[in-house]
Amino acid sequence: MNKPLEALAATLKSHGYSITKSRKAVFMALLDREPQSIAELTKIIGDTTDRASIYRTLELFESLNIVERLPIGWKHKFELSDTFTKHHHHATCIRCGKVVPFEESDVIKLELKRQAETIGFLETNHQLEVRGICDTCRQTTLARSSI
Amino acid sequence: MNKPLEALAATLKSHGYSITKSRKAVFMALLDREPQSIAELTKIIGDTTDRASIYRTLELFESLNIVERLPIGWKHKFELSDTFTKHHHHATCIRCGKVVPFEESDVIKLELKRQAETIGFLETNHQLEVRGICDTCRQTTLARSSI
DNA sequence: ATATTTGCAAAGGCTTTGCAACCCC
DNA sequence: GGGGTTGCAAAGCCTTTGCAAATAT
Repeated sequence: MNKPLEALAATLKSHGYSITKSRKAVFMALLDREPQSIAELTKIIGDTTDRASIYRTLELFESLNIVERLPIGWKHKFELSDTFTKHHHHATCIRCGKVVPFEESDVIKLELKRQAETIGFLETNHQLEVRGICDTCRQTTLARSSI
Repeated sequence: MNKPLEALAATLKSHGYSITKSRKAVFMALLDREPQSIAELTKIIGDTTDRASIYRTLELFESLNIVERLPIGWKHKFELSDTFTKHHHHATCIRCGKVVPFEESDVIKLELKRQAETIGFLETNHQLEVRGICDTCRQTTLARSSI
């Protein structure tokens, strides 16, 4: 019926954890959405799920690699990990703060693995973060400078 | 006399900020050290600099790109940015938590720039984060599995 | 049936803020 | 001298924890 939920259930079960209402709620709140902060999650499911449970669930999900934590300033946002969403990275605009997801090329993937090996690391996972100026803001700048 | 401090002074001055005791203290506490948490910074310079000033200074330094923030769980650590330290990235061991700095290859640099362009971004900056298993832990695992 | 998980409420931390005093330019 | 900075202390958040009640297997 519900593919993603089944995948969640499988992951939880295989590690000996129960499938509960709270865990499904957090999962569904993250599915097919932008990365969410805890405050945002609380807004979405706070009436049925306690804040403490949200924290505990995210901690569990992070340890099971069900979610990724994206640090933004002092805050954190969470999104489903690559198992439930296509592997991707983020580009953040330093002007307007917009976050745009992008996929990496195979070249980068390979190079990173090789790079890790040079310092004795067996790479299991990586994250790229690009900061720059987005399309829209670049155009705004051009417009402004010609006034 | 003191090269790094002069560079700090130049950066601050060029943006119209004063060179103060607190700012120099935070800067010196970060110079040639591992990334530091706020708690650690407070231990180092807390007797002469108020916590609030440390926060305000780090916020300023981040906006001027003098420091980088490294998120670790719910916590953050800070280190001097590439202007004051060689450009580098971090590999974190998922077993023992060790953080090893590494440099990226030119291939990656170029590819990332190109990649950013495909989504309309003018890359100004980037960060790679590798997670994996370090040398030592790999050897430990081998030793264990042969017992 | 029972081990796990949740909700609640309180405690514990960390970060931010306002304002007078202080310091850099 | 005067505007930018700091220290202090309090407020405001966010996160964690213990424990009894509820829930999943």
